[in-house]
Amino acid sequence: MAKNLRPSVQDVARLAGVSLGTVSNVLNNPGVVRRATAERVQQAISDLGFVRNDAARQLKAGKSKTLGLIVLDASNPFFSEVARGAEDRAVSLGYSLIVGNSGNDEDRENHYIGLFEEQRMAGVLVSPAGSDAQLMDELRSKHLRAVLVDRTAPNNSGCSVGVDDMAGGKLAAQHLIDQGRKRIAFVGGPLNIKQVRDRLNGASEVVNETAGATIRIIESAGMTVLAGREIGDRLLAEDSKSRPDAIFAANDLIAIGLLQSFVFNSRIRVPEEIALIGYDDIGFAETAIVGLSSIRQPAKEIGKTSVDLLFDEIENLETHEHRQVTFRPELVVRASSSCI
Amino acid sequence: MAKNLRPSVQDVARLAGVSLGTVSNVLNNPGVVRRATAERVQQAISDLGFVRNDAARQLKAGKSKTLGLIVLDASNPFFSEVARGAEDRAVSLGYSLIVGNSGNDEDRENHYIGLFEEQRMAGVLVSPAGSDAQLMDELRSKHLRAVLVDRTAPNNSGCSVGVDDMAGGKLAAQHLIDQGRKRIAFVGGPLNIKQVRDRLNGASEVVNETAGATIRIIESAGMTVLAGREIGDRLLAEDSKSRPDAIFAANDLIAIGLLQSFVFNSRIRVPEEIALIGYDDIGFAETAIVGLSSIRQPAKEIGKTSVDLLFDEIENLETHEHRQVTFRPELVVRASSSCI
DNA sequence: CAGAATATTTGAATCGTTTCAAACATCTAA
DNA sequence: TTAGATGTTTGAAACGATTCAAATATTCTG
Repeated sequence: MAKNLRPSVQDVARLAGVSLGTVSNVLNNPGVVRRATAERVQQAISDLGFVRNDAARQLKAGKSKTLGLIVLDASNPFFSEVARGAEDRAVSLGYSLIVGNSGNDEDRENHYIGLFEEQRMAGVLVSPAGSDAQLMDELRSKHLRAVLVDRTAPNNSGCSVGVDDMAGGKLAAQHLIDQGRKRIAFVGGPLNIKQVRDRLNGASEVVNETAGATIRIIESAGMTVLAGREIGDRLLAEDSKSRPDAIFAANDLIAIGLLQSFVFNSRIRVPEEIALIGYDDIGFAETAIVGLSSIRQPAKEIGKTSVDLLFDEIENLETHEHRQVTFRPELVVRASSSCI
Repeated sequence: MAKNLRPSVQDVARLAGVSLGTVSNVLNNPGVVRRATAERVQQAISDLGFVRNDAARQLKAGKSKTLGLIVLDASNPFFSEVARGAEDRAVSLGYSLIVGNSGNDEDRENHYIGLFEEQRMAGVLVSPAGSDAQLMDELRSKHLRAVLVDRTAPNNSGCSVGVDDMAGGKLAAQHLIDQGRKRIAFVGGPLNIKQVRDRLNGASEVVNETAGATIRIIESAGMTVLAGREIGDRLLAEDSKSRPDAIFAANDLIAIGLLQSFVFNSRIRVPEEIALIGYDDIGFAETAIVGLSSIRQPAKEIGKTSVDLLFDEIENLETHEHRQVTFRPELVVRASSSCI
């Protein structure tokens, strides 16, 4: 086998009988080269099977046409959806998107940031695992253009796209109360996740304003179906008189886990004994054992908007102004929370 | 703002009072440089906030430490799981993985292959949209090391990791027949997807060997929940005497769509009137309105094994031998297919 | 302490593109 | 026919890390 399988612009130039610069122009400024020459070069390119070496191109350019996205949990359909939205928009703007999964772990988050830095990515979208203020500072100090996703950047330190989680929490709690429930439980965790705290705080506020209603906080190990199932199993053991008559789960995965636990064991009827509402309104909420009520977040829109803001910061550096976009969440009522 | 924000090895060398080569050695051959020197260099690196430029490094190396994965449908949890498995393994082998979504569209598949080629990826994993033989040839002609995922590479043209879809189809059909069902329907599509055809063929074989059993093929527009729901709505209109008494859906998403249609309209009881089984055993199958029976594929294992094979082809080029790994699917019975 | 053996450090050359000022070619108008 | 404008092509000089043979420093042996 030959030593160097990959032809370079050099080889193309030689075969087409033109100079380096001309080949490059055919590739990047097709306008300036004469038709006949261009055709000759194209022919040489396809004869040799030449493919641009992106590393060399980037090295020269100093930066890439790639965006990075770090999500909290790639197995959560909400984030898949955000990623899809972001990718669609990125591609249509001529960028590529690569996705990293932090699993809410700051070390892994940093690992990806390091990777993105080495690759001189044009910019990054981060759904931060830790404190947003600190993260944004860190990113800035690394001269990385960044947009916070599913969070709000503090004091105009950068752009962000989020959803009003307090409002979402209020919607959920108010709905449960409207159904006549009093002993509300909040299930979610760990509580160091900001979104979880905000949703809880929103709910608490509403509950505390309502006479006779109480809220009980049950911290889960994570935001997964499994974590939800564990909490559910624990609740099964409690006395039906004192246990919650309504649960607000911090996301749909947890809610589905609770549902599994309650229904598979046929011990607790939903919504009769316990009303249940989740958060995110992922596609599978609708198709769960009992149709799951939820607080909808416009996932795809969040992804798209994030890319738009990042794009503006990258391409219009001069005129760019940081913006905080906040979407309003929306209540979606299904069987799990409303006895008809 | 300064012109060039990013320090280079040059800058580090200057500050530390050593030569280029020494800095490079600190980075790549820490063993050979004297302790004191190394510390001085490290100091300079952190003082300047130096971060390696991966483009330059790759250019010199001629190839990257990144693997590419192209999946048929990123919104299908089965593929998310494959991707997770692949990423985990890749990272533990010192590689990064980037994922592209072809949406079963050959153009998009080619787009990603082009991208991966430009990036001189170490290798690619592809779950092919079209013909595997052709694709493998094409990849080979581009000197890309590749492993086919969820397919079988023909005549030893390369490595592949798949699942025996014929066997899966047989399992599903046999199970439905064992439940006493006779009018089996297969829902899936488009039929140009190889996996779909194989599952259908496996099922057909079993049905045709069974006296009195028939199979009806209903081609769906895609492999999504929505496509399933459309077919379901069509079936609702049919006469209950002649319509199928069992359905084998080509994947769980379609099955969930069917379930939605049947149950939301409260028109068809599952499994009493129609027994239903899906394919993939995604996590949400268990939590569907009616627990969904399915044919389980070891998604994470598929991802991991694919990376292992690719890794061997990359690192042990001399001794590498192409292998076709085929996993056996497994029947998982839940409520949707078995009246107790 | 000389001389060999070993440990460190050096820096020019290289990877494949893109850029851009300069050179060359062709066309236009007088 | 020619000066000037316009259209094409050229090729050397980056970009930033890695490599490696050669140079230099240090340690060891007798």
